[in-house]
Amino acid sequence: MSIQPARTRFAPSPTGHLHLGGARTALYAYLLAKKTGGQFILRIEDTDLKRTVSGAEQEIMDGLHWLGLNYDEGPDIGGPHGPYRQTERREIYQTHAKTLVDNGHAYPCFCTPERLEKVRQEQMKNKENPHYDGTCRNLEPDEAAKRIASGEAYTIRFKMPHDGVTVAQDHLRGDITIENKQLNDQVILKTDGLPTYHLAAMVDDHEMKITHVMRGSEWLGTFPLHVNIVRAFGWDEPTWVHLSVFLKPSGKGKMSKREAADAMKDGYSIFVKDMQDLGFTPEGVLNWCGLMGWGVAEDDVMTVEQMLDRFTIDSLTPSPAAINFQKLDHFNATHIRLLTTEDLAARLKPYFTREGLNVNDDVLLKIIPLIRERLTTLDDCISFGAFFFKDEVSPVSDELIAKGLDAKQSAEIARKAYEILAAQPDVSHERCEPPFREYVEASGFNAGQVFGVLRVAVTGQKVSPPLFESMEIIGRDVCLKRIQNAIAILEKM
RNA sequence: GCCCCCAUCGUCUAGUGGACUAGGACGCGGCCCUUUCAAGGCCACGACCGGGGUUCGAAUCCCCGUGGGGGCACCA
Repeated sequence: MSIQPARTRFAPSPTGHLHLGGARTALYAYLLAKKTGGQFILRIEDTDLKRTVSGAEQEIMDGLHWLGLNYDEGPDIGGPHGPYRQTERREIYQTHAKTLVDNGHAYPCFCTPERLEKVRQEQMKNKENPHYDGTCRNLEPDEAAKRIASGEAYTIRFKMPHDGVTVAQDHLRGDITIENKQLNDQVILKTDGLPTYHLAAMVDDHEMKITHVMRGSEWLGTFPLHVNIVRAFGWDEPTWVHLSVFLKPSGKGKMSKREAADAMKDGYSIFVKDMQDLGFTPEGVLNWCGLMGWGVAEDDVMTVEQMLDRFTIDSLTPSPAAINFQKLDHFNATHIRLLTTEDLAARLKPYFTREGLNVNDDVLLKIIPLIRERLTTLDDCISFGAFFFKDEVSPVSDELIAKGLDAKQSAEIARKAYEILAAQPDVSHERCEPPFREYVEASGFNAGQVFGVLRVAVTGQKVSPPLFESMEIIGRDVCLKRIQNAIAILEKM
Protein backbone atom coordinates (compact mmCIF):
# COMPACT_ATOMS: atom_id res chain seq x y z
CA MET A 1 0.00 0.00 0.00
CA SER A 2 1.46 3.34 -0.94
CA ILE A 3 0.98 6.28 1.38
CA GLN A 4 0.38 9.81 0.20
CA PRO A 5 3.05 12.18 1.46
CA ALA A 6 1.55 14.37 4.16
CA ARG A 7 2.19 18.07 4.46
CA THR A 8 1.78 19.11 8.07
CA ARG A 9 2.43 22.29 9.90
CA PHE A 10 3.08 23.61 13.36
CA ALA A 11 1.49 27.03 13.57
CA PRO A 12 2.07 28.72 16.92
CA SER A 13 1.45 32.31 17.90
CA PRO A 14 4.51 34.15 19.11
CA THR A 15 2.73 35.21 22.27
CA GLY A 16 4.68 33.37 24.92
CA HIS A 17 6.94 30.46 25.62
CA LEU A 18 6.86 27.27 23.60
CA HIS A 19 5.30 24.78 25.97
CA LEU A 20 4.89 21.03 26.20
CA GLY A 21 1.56 20.96 24.43
CA GLY A 22 3.07 22.81 21.51
CA ALA A 23 6.07 20.52 21.48
CA ARG A 24 3.83 17.51 21.28
CA THR A 25 1.70 18.98 18.50
CA ALA A 26 4.88 19.72 16.60
CA LEU A 27 6.19 16.22 17.25
CA TYR A 28 3.09 14.53 15.88
CA ALA A 29 3.04 16.79 12.85
CA TYR A 30 6.71 16.11 12.27
CA LEU A 31 6.25 12.37 12.70
CA LEU A 32 3.38 12.20 10.24
CA ALA A 33 5.20 14.25 7.62
CA LYS A 34 8.46 12.35 7.89
CA LYS A 35 6.82 8.98 8.04
CA THR A 36 4.96 9.58 4.80
CA GLY A 37 7.84 11.28 3.05
CA GLY A 38 6.11 14.65 3.17
CA GLN A 39 7.01 18.03 4.60
CA PHE A 40 6.80 19.57 8.03
CA ILE A 41 6.25 23.31 8.01
CA LEU A 42 6.58 26.06 10.58
CA ARG A 43 4.16 28.94 10.25
CA ILE A 44 4.04 31.87 12.61
CA GLU A 45 0.54 33.10 13.42
CA ASP A 46 1.29 36.63 14.49
CA THR A 47 -1.89 38.42 13.46
CA ASP A 48 -2.60 39.70 16.95
CA LEU A 49 -0.17 42.57 17.12
CA LYS A 50 -1.10 43.38 20.68
CA ARG A 51 -0.21 39.97 21.98
CA THR A 52 2.94 39.38 20.01
CA VAL A 53 5.93 39.05 22.31
CA SER A 54 9.29 39.98 20.96
CA GLY A 55 11.69 37.07 21.01
CA ALA A 56 8.91 34.53 21.13
CA GLU A 57 9.29 33.55 17.51
CA GLN A 58 12.99 32.93 17.96
CA GLU A 59 12.27 30.90 21.06
CA ILE A 60 9.88 28.71 19.09
CA MET A 61 12.46 28.08 16.41
CA ASP A 62 15.20 27.43 18.95
CA GLY A 63 12.94 25.06 20.83
CA LEU A 64 12.06 23.07 17.74
CA HIS A 65 15.70 22.81 16.75
CA TRP A 66 16.72 21.73 20.21
CA LEU A 67 14.10 19.03 20.07
CA GLY A 68 15.35 18.01 16.65
CA LEU A 69 12.02 18.79 15.03
CA ASN A 70 13.50 20.51 12.02
CA TYR A 71 11.05 21.99 9.58
CA ASP A 72 11.32 21.91 5.83
CA GLU A 73 9.71 25.28 5.28
CA GLY A 74 9.51 28.19 7.64
CA PRO A 75 9.88 31.94 8.17
CA ASP A 76 13.65 31.80 8.52
CA ILE A 77 14.37 29.32 5.75
CA GLY A 78 11.61 30.12 3.29
CA GLY A 79 9.97 27.62 1.01
CA PRO A 80 7.73 27.40 -2.05
CA HIS A 81 4.58 28.59 -0.28
CA GLY A 82 5.88 31.52 1.72
CA PRO A 83 5.92 33.87 3.36
CA TYR A 84 5.47 31.82 6.51
CA ARG A 85 4.67 34.69 8.81
CA GLN A 86 1.03 35.74 8.66
CA THR A 87 1.67 39.44 9.06
CA GLU A 88 3.56 39.20 5.78
CA ARG A 89 0.55 37.66 4.06
CA ARG A 90 -1.91 40.47 4.66
CA GLU A 91 -2.94 40.96 1.05
CA ILE A 92 -3.59 37.26 0.60
CA TYR A 93 -6.17 37.32 3.38
CA GLN A 94 -7.73 40.54 2.15
CA THR A 95 -8.17 39.07 -1.29
CA HIS A 96 -9.76 35.98 0.13
CA ALA A 97 -12.03 37.97 2.42
CA LYS A 98 -13.18 39.95 -0.58
CA THR A 99 -13.91 36.74 -2.43
CA LEU A 100 -16.16 35.65 0.39
CA VAL A 101 -17.95 39.00 0.43
CA ASP A 102 -18.39 38.86 -3.32
CA ASN A 103 -19.93 35.44 -3.28
CA GLY A 104 -22.20 36.23 -0.37
CA HIS A 105 -20.44 34.26 2.35
CA ALA A 106 -19.24 37.29 4.25
CA TYR A 107 -20.13 40.92 4.81
CA PRO A 108 -18.66 44.13 6.08
CA CYS A 109 -19.62 45.05 9.62
CA PHE A 110 -19.48 48.56 11.00
CA CYS A 111 -20.39 47.79 14.57
CA THR A 112 -17.98 49.28 17.08
CA PRO A 113 -16.44 47.26 19.87
CA GLU A 114 -18.32 49.46 22.31
CA ARG A 115 -21.67 48.67 20.77
CA LEU A 116 -20.82 44.99 20.61
CA GLU A 117 -19.91 44.99 24.28
CA LYS A 118 -23.19 46.67 25.14
CA VAL A 119 -25.14 44.09 23.16
CA ARG A 120 -23.27 41.32 24.92
CA GLN A 121 -24.06 42.74 28.35
CA GLU A 122 -27.69 43.08 27.42
CA GLN A 123 -27.86 39.49 26.22
CA MET A 124 -26.24 38.19 29.37
CA LYS A 125 -28.71 40.16 31.45
CA ASN A 126 -31.56 38.54 29.55
CA LYS A 127 -29.94 35.16 30.05
CA GLU A 128 -29.36 34.85 26.35
CA ASN A 129 -26.25 33.33 24.84
CA PRO A 130 -23.80 36.03 23.91
CA HIS A 131 -23.78 36.33 20.16
CA TYR A 132 -23.48 38.86 17.37
CA ASP A 133 -26.94 40.32 16.81
CA GLY A 134 -26.61 40.51 13.03
CA THR A 135 -27.03 44.26 12.63
CA CYS A 136 -24.83 44.51 9.56
CA ARG A 137 -25.65 41.12 8.12
CA ASN A 138 -28.34 42.44 5.83
CA LEU A 139 -26.94 45.83 5.01
CA GLU A 140 -27.51 46.84 1.38
CA PRO A 141 -24.26 46.38 -0.56
CA ASP A 142 -24.56 49.94 -1.84
CA GLU A 143 -24.81 51.37 1.60
CA ALA A 144 -21.96 49.26 2.83
CA ALA A 145 -19.82 50.40 -0.08
CA LYS A 146 -20.70 54.01 0.65
CA ARG A 147 -19.71 53.68 4.30
CA ILE A 148 -16.46 52.02 3.40
CA ALA A 149 -15.73 54.75 0.89
CA SER A 150 -16.40 57.38 3.52
CA GLY A 151 -13.62 55.88 5.59
CA GLU A 152 -15.70 54.24 8.27
CA ALA A 153 -13.89 51.47 10.09
CA TYR A 154 -15.21 48.01 9.41
CA THR A 155 -14.57 44.34 9.87
CA ILE A 156 -15.56 41.43 7.68
CA ARG A 157 -17.79 38.83 9.23
CA PHE A 158 -18.38 35.33 7.98
CA LYS A 159 -22.02 34.64 7.26
CA MET A 160 -23.01 31.45 9.03
CA PRO A 161 -26.18 29.74 7.86
CA HIS A 162 -29.03 30.22 10.34
CA ASP A 163 -30.68 26.90 9.66
CA GLY A 164 -29.61 23.30 9.53
CA VAL A 165 -26.58 21.68 11.00
CA THR A 166 -22.91 21.50 10.19
CA VAL A 167 -21.25 18.13 10.30
CA ALA A 168 -17.50 18.25 10.63
CA GLN A 169 -15.29 15.22 10.74
CA ASP A 170 -12.51 14.94 13.27
CA HIS A 171 -10.20 12.04 12.66
CA LEU A 172 -10.14 10.96 16.29
CA ARG A 173 -13.74 11.59 17.21
CA GLY A 174 -15.72 11.03 14.06
CA ASP A 175 -18.53 13.31 13.00
CA ILE A 176 -19.18 16.32 15.14
CA THR A 177 -22.58 17.82 14.54
CA ILE A 178 -23.65 21.25 15.58
CA GLU A 179 -26.76 23.27 14.88
CA ASN A 180 -25.89 26.25 12.76
CA LYS A 181 -27.95 28.59 14.90
CA GLN A 182 -25.43 27.99 17.68
CA LEU A 183 -22.70 29.49 15.55
CA ASN A 184 -21.97 33.18 15.32
CA ASP A 185 -21.08 35.44 12.47
CA GLN A 186 -17.45 35.65 13.45
CA VAL A 187 -15.09 38.43 12.46
CA ILE A 188 -12.62 37.09 9.93
CA LEU A 189 -10.90 40.35 9.00
CA LYS A 190 -10.25 42.98 11.65
CA THR A 191 -10.35 46.75 11.32
CA ASP A 192 -6.57 46.77 11.16
CA GLY A 193 -6.81 44.79 7.96
CA LEU A 194 -5.35 41.66 9.48
CA PRO A 195 -7.30 38.42 9.59
CA THR A 196 -8.39 36.53 12.67
CA TYR A 197 -7.30 32.94 13.11
CA HIS A 198 -10.44 31.62 11.48
CA LEU A 199 -9.62 33.11 8.11
CA ALA A 200 -5.85 33.12 8.28
CA ALA A 201 -5.42 29.49 9.24
CA MET A 202 -7.91 28.24 6.68
CA VAL A 203 -6.40 30.27 3.87
CA ASP A 204 -2.85 29.31 4.76
CA ASP A 205 -3.56 25.64 5.24
CA HIS A 206 -5.10 25.63 1.80
CA GLU A 207 -2.45 27.76 0.13
CA MET A 208 0.33 25.79 1.75
CA LYS A 209 -1.29 22.55 0.69
CA ILE A 210 -1.57 21.18 4.19
CA THR A 211 -3.06 17.68 4.12
CA HIS A 212 -3.44 17.10 7.86
CA VAL A 213 -4.32 19.82 10.30
CA MET A 214 -3.14 18.84 13.75
CA ARG A 215 -4.07 21.30 16.46
CA GLY A 216 -5.26 21.46 20.03
CA SER A 217 -8.76 20.42 20.95
CA GLU A 218 -9.47 23.94 22.14
CA TRP A 219 -10.32 24.48 18.47
CA LEU A 220 -13.15 21.98 18.55
CA GLY A 221 -15.61 24.71 19.45
CA THR A 222 -14.90 26.71 16.31
CA PHE A 223 -14.23 23.65 14.19
CA PRO A 224 -17.64 23.78 12.44
CA LEU A 225 -17.02 27.43 11.62
CA HIS A 226 -13.71 26.55 10.04
CA VAL A 227 -15.24 23.80 8.01
CA ASN A 228 -17.86 26.24 6.78
CA ILE A 229 -15.21 28.69 5.71
CA VAL A 230 -13.29 26.04 3.82
CA ARG A 231 -16.50 24.93 2.13
CA ALA A 232 -17.46 28.49 1.29
CA PHE A 233 -14.25 28.72 -0.69
CA GLY A 234 -15.04 25.40 -2.30
CA TRP A 235 -11.77 23.88 -1.17
CA ASP A 236 -11.09 20.28 -0.25
CA GLU A 237 -10.88 19.75 3.45
CA PRO A 238 -7.70 18.49 5.04
CA THR A 239 -7.83 15.66 7.55
CA TRP A 240 -8.59 17.28 10.88
CA VAL A 241 -6.90 15.90 13.97
CA HIS A 242 -7.75 17.63 17.22
CA LEU A 243 -5.26 16.67 19.88
CA SER A 244 -6.24 16.25 23.51
CA VAL A 245 -5.17 18.91 25.96
CA PHE A 246 -2.65 18.47 28.76
CA LEU A 247 -4.06 18.69 32.25
CA LYS A 248 -2.16 19.68 35.35
CA PRO A 249 -0.66 16.81 37.37
CA SER A 250 -3.73 16.54 39.58
CA GLY A 251 -5.79 15.97 36.46
CA LYS A 252 -8.11 18.83 37.40
CA GLY A 253 -7.92 21.62 34.88
CA LYS A 254 -5.23 22.63 32.50
CA MET A 255 -1.81 23.96 33.38
CA SER A 256 -1.86 27.47 34.74
CA LYS A 257 0.77 30.00 35.74
CA ARG A 258 0.59 28.65 39.24
CA GLU A 259 1.25 25.06 38.25
CA ALA A 260 4.05 26.23 35.98
CA ALA A 261 5.67 27.89 38.97
CA ASP A 262 5.13 24.83 41.16
CA ALA A 263 6.72 22.61 38.54
CA MET A 264 9.73 24.88 38.42
CA LYS A 265 10.11 24.60 42.17
CA ASP A 266 10.36 20.84 41.82
CA GLY A 267 12.95 21.06 39.07
CA TYR A 268 10.55 20.62 36.17
CA SER A 269 9.05 22.94 33.62
CA ILE A 270 6.31 23.04 31.06
CA PHE A 271 8.40 25.27 28.82
CA VAL A 272 10.79 23.84 26.29
CA LYS A 273 13.31 26.64 26.84
CA ASP A 274 13.91 25.49 30.42
CA MET A 275 14.40 21.84 29.65
CA GLN A 276 18.06 21.95 28.74
CA ASP A 277 19.01 23.95 31.81
CA LEU A 278 17.16 21.49 33.99
CA GLY A 279 19.19 18.66 32.52
CA PHE A 280 16.57 17.07 30.31
CA THR A 281 17.38 15.62 26.93
CA PRO A 282 15.37 16.17 23.75
CA GLU A 283 14.99 12.41 23.49
CA GLY A 284 13.51 12.18 26.97
CA VAL A 285 11.20 15.13 26.55
CA LEU A 286 9.95 13.94 23.17
CA ASN A 287 9.39 10.38 24.32
CA TRP A 288 7.60 11.59 27.39
CA CYS A 289 5.20 14.10 25.90
CA GLY A 290 4.76 12.01 22.79
CA LEU A 291 3.24 9.28 24.89
CA MET A 292 0.66 11.53 26.49
CA GLY A 293 -2.17 11.10 24.05
CA TRP A 294 -0.66 8.34 21.99
CA GLY A 295 -1.41 4.73 22.76
CA VAL A 296 1.54 2.43 22.40
CA ALA A 297 0.87 -1.10 23.60
CA GLU A 298 4.34 -2.05 24.81
CA ASP A 299 8.01 -1.06 24.71
CA ASP A 300 7.30 2.58 25.11
CA VAL A 301 10.89 3.75 25.31
CA MET A 302 11.46 5.11 21.83
CA THR A 303 13.88 7.27 19.94
CA VAL A 304 12.43 9.52 17.29
CA GLU A 305 13.43 6.90 14.73
CA GLN A 306 11.40 4.30 16.56
CA MET A 307 8.49 6.68 16.95
CA LEU A 308 8.61 7.21 13.21
CA ASP A 309 8.26 3.49 12.78
CA ARG A 310 5.24 3.17 14.95
CA PHE A 311 3.40 6.43 14.60
CA THR A 312 -0.07 6.55 13.10
CA ILE A 313 -2.72 9.19 13.60
CA ASP A 314 -5.15 6.38 14.34
CA SER A 315 -3.33 5.50 17.54
CA LEU A 316 -3.77 8.98 18.98
CA THR A 317 -6.22 9.31 21.86
CA PRO A 318 -8.97 11.92 22.19
CA SER A 319 -9.13 12.24 25.97
CA PRO A 320 -7.22 14.81 28.02
CA ALA A 321 -3.99 13.64 29.68
CA ALA A 322 -2.60 14.69 33.05
CA ILE A 323 1.03 15.68 33.05
CA ASN A 324 3.21 13.36 35.12
CA PHE A 325 6.71 14.69 35.72
CA GLN A 326 7.93 11.50 37.40
CA LYS A 327 7.53 9.87 34.06
CA LEU A 328 9.68 12.54 32.48
CA ASP A 329 12.43 11.55 34.90
CA HIS A 330 12.07 7.96 33.87
CA PHE A 331 12.25 8.62 30.15
CA ASN A 332 15.07 11.07 30.55
CA ALA A 333 17.15 8.65 32.60
CA THR A 334 16.44 5.85 30.20
CA HIS A 335 17.54 7.88 27.20
CA ILE A 336 20.67 9.02 28.98
CA ARG A 337 21.59 5.38 29.40
CA LEU A 338 21.02 4.81 25.71
CA LEU A 339 23.53 7.48 24.69
CA THR A 340 27.02 6.53 23.55
CA THR A 341 29.87 7.42 25.87
CA GLU A 342 31.14 10.12 23.53
CA ASP A 343 27.72 11.62 23.06
CA LEU A 344 26.98 11.69 26.76
CA ALA A 345 30.40 13.19 27.50
CA ALA A 346 29.75 16.01 25.07
CA ARG A 347 26.36 16.68 26.62
CA LEU A 348 27.67 16.59 30.19
CA LYS A 349 30.59 18.91 29.69
CA PRO A 350 28.57 22.13 29.69
CA TYR A 351 27.05 21.25 33.04
CA PHE A 352 30.47 20.81 34.61
CA THR A 353 31.69 23.99 33.00
CA ARG A 354 28.62 25.80 34.26
CA GLU A 355 29.78 24.89 37.76
CA GLY A 356 33.14 26.47 37.09
CA LEU A 357 34.91 23.15 36.88
CA ASN A 358 37.82 22.56 34.61
CA VAL A 359 37.03 19.50 32.59
CA ASN A 360 39.72 17.11 31.47
CA ASP A 361 38.28 15.32 28.45
CA ASP A 362 40.09 12.04 29.11
CA VAL A 363 38.82 11.96 32.66
CA LEU A 364 35.34 12.86 31.48
CA LEU A 365 35.29 9.93 29.08
CA LYS A 366 36.48 7.62 31.84
CA ILE A 367 33.85 8.61 34.35
CA ILE A 368 30.91 8.21 32.00
CA PRO A 369 30.53 4.45 32.57
CA LEU A 370 30.67 5.11 36.29
CA ILE A 371 27.97 7.74 36.46
CA ARG A 372 25.76 6.97 33.49
CA GLU A 373 23.16 4.81 35.17
CA ARG A 374 23.06 7.12 38.16
CA LEU A 375 21.87 10.14 36.19
CA THR A 376 18.23 11.09 36.03
CA THR A 377 18.97 14.47 34.54
CA LEU A 378 22.19 15.56 32.90
CA ASP A 379 22.95 18.04 35.65
CA ASP A 380 23.05 15.17 38.12
CA CYS A 381 26.59 14.72 36.82
CA ILE A 382 27.61 17.42 39.26
CA SER A 383 26.59 15.54 42.36
CA PHE A 384 28.06 12.30 41.06
CA GLY A 385 31.16 13.53 39.34
CA ALA A 386 32.26 17.01 40.35
CA PHE A 387 34.91 15.62 42.69
CA PHE A 388 36.78 14.17 39.74
CA PHE A 389 37.55 17.66 38.54
CA LYS A 390 38.34 19.36 41.81
CA ASP A 391 41.82 19.89 43.18
CA GLU A 392 40.64 19.04 46.62
CA VAL A 393 37.47 17.97 48.32
CA SER A 394 36.13 19.15 51.63
CA PRO A 395 34.40 16.35 53.47
CA VAL A 396 32.01 17.13 56.26
CA SER A 397 33.74 15.96 59.42
CA ASP A 398 30.73 14.06 60.73
CA GLU A 399 30.44 12.16 57.52
CA LEU A 400 33.99 10.91 57.86
CA ILE A 401 32.98 8.99 60.95
CA ALA A 402 31.81 5.54 59.96
CA LYS A 403 28.51 4.20 61.13
CA GLY A 404 28.81 2.73 64.62
CA LEU A 405 32.33 4.05 65.15
CA ASP A 406 33.89 7.16 66.66
CA ALA A 407 36.38 9.66 65.29
CA LYS A 408 39.33 7.79 66.70
CA GLN A 409 38.39 4.51 65.08
CA SER A 410 37.61 6.23 61.82
CA ALA A 411 40.99 7.91 61.89
CA GLU A 412 42.53 4.52 62.40
CA ILE A 413 40.80 3.26 59.29
CA ALA A 414 41.92 6.30 57.33
CA ARG A 415 45.53 5.85 58.41
CA LYS A 416 45.45 2.21 57.46
CA ALA A 417 43.87 3.07 54.15
CA TYR A 418 46.68 5.50 53.47
CA GLU A 419 49.18 2.82 54.30
CA ILE A 420 47.58 0.22 52.04
CA LEU A 421 47.25 2.62 49.17
CA ALA A 422 50.75 3.98 49.52
CA ALA A 423 52.08 0.44 49.26
CA GLN A 424 50.44 -0.16 45.89
CA PRO A 425 52.47 0.35 42.74
CA ASP A 426 49.33 1.62 41.00
CA VAL A 427 45.75 2.23 41.93
CA SER A 428 43.93 0.08 39.42
CA HIS A 429 40.78 -1.10 41.10
CA GLU A 430 41.71 -4.74 40.46
CA ARG A 431 44.85 -4.28 42.47
CA CYS A 432 43.53 -2.03 45.19
CA GLU A 433 40.40 -3.78 46.25
CA PRO A 434 41.91 -7.11 47.51
CA PRO A 435 44.20 -5.59 50.15
CA PHE A 436 41.30 -3.55 51.46
CA ARG A 437 39.16 -6.67 51.62
CA GLU A 438 41.90 -8.36 53.59
CA TYR A 439 42.01 -5.42 55.94
CA VAL A 440 38.27 -5.65 56.47
CA GLU A 441 38.68 -9.32 57.37
CA ALA A 442 41.54 -8.70 59.75
CA SER A 443 40.39 -5.49 61.38
CA GLY A 444 37.02 -6.50 62.69
CA PHE A 445 35.46 -3.47 61.08
CA ASN A 446 32.86 -4.22 58.47
CA ALA A 447 33.10 -3.40 54.80
CA GLY A 448 30.59 -0.60 55.05
CA GLN A 449 32.65 1.13 57.71
CA VAL A 450 35.98 0.82 55.98
CA PHE A 451 34.74 1.74 52.55
CA GLY A 452 32.56 4.43 54.01
CA VAL A 453 35.49 6.27 55.56
CA LEU A 454 37.52 5.85 52.41
CA ARG A 455 34.66 7.03 50.20
CA VAL A 456 34.06 10.22 52.11
CA ALA A 457 37.77 10.89 52.36
CA VAL A 458 38.41 10.47 48.66
CA THR A 459 35.22 11.78 47.10
CA GLY A 460 34.14 14.17 49.82
CA GLN A 461 30.69 12.70 49.81
CA LYS A 462 28.71 9.80 51.20
CA VAL A 463 27.11 8.89 47.92
CA SER A 464 29.38 8.36 44.98
CA PRO A 465 30.10 6.17 41.99
CA PRO A 466 31.91 2.87 42.69
CA LEU A 467 34.80 3.61 45.01
CA PHE A 468 37.76 1.78 43.58
CA GLU A 469 37.01 2.65 40.00
CA SER A 470 36.71 6.25 41.07
CA MET A 471 40.03 6.12 42.91
CA GLU A 472 41.69 4.70 39.86
CA ILE A 473 40.58 7.68 37.81
CA ILE A 474 41.48 10.20 40.47
CA GLY A 475 44.96 8.74 40.73
CA ARG A 476 47.07 7.59 43.62
CA ASP A 477 48.71 10.84 44.57
CA VAL A 478 45.51 12.80 44.76
CA CYS A 479 43.83 9.98 46.68
CA LEU A 480 46.65 9.91 49.19
CA LYS A 481 46.50 13.66 49.60
CA ARG A 482 42.77 13.51 50.22
CA ILE A 483 43.10 10.70 52.74
CA GLN A 484 45.77 12.65 54.55
CA ASN A 485 43.46 15.59 54.75
CA ALA A 486 40.73 13.34 56.15
CA ILE A 487 43.08 12.02 58.81
CA ALA A 488 43.88 15.56 59.82
CA ILE A 489 40.21 16.40 60.14
CA LEU A 490 39.47 13.27 62.16
CA GLU A 491 42.39 13.80 64.50
CA LYS A 492 41.22 17.28 65.31
CA MET A 493 37.85 16.01 66.50
C1' G B 1 -26.36 29.66 31.37
C1' C B 2 -25.69 27.52 26.32
C1' C B 3 -22.78 24.39 22.93
C1' C B 4 -19.12 20.68 21.88
C1' C B 5 -15.87 16.79 23.43
C1' C B 6 -14.15 12.93 26.69
C1' A B 7 -14.59 8.65 30.35
C1' U B 8 -10.04 1.30 31.59
C1' C B 9 -5.30 0.71 37.70
C1' G B 10 -2.99 6.99 41.42
C1' U B 11 -0.91 8.55 36.21
C1' C B 12 0.01 7.51 30.69
C1' U B 13 -2.29 3.75 28.09
C1' A B 14 -3.50 -1.57 25.26
C1' G B 15 -8.27 -3.27 24.17
C1' U B 16 -12.76 -2.15 18.04
C1' G B 17 -18.76 -8.20 20.65
C1' G B 18 -16.25 -14.34 22.66
C1' A B 19 -8.76 -15.16 22.62
C1' C B 20 -9.99 -10.78 29.43
C1' U B 21 -8.33 -14.56 35.21
C1' A B 22 -8.63 -6.92 31.47
C1' G B 23 -2.13 -6.44 29.08
C1' G B 24 2.16 -2.85 29.31
C1' A B 25 4.74 1.50 31.32
C1' C B 26 5.58 5.16 35.41
C1' G B 27 5.00 5.52 40.52
C1' C B 28 4.34 2.81 45.15
C1' G B 29 5.66 -1.78 48.39
C1' G B 30 8.76 -6.23 48.96
C1' C B 31 12.85 -9.48 47.67
C1' C B 32 17.57 -10.51 45.07
C1' C B 33 22.30 -8.24 43.68
C1' U B 34 25.47 -4.75 46.53
C1' U B 35 31.10 -0.89 50.11
C1' U B 36 27.16 4.10 49.16
C1' C B 37 23.72 5.74 45.47
C1' A B 38 21.92 3.94 41.15
C1' A B 39 21.17 0.45 37.28
C1' G B 40 19.43 -4.58 36.63
C1' G B 41 16.34 -9.04 37.90
C1' C B 42 12.01 -11.10 40.32
C1' C B 43 7.34 -10.57 42.98
C1' A B 44 3.18 -7.93 44.82
C1' C B 45 -0.67 -4.09 45.00
C1' G B 46 -3.79 -1.75 41.65
C1' A B 47 -8.94 -0.16 36.90
C1' C B 48 -13.48 -1.20 32.89
C1' C B 49 -17.84 5.94 36.47
C1' G B 50 -23.34 4.53 37.59
C1' G B 51 -28.02 2.78 35.70
C1' G B 52 -30.81 0.88 31.89
C1' G B 53 -31.03 -1.56 27.25
C1' U B 54 -29.28 -4.64 22.51
C1' U B 55 -27.10 -9.68 22.33
C1' C B 56 -26.45 -16.55 23.49
C1' G B 57 -22.43 -13.24 25.10
C1' A B 58 -20.37 -6.26 26.39
C1' A B 59 -14.63 -2.85 28.82
C1' U B 60 -16.13 -2.93 23.61
C1' C B 61 -22.72 -1.12 20.56
C1' C B 62 -27.24 2.30 22.06
C1' C B 63 -29.83 5.53 25.70
C1' C B 64 -30.01 8.24 30.28
C1' G B 65 -27.43 9.99 34.33
C1' U B 66 -22.82 11.50 36.69
C1' G B 67 -17.98 13.26 36.51
C1' G B 68 -14.08 15.73 33.86
C1' G B 69 -12.34 18.90 29.92
C1' G B 70 -12.85 22.68 26.21
C1' G B 71 -15.41 26.71 23.95
C1' C B 72 -19.15 30.80 23.72
C1' A B 73 -13.76 37.99 21.46
C1' C B 74 -11.99 42.91 16.08
C1' C B 75 -7.16 36.18 21.03
C1' A B 76 -5.06 32.46 19.06
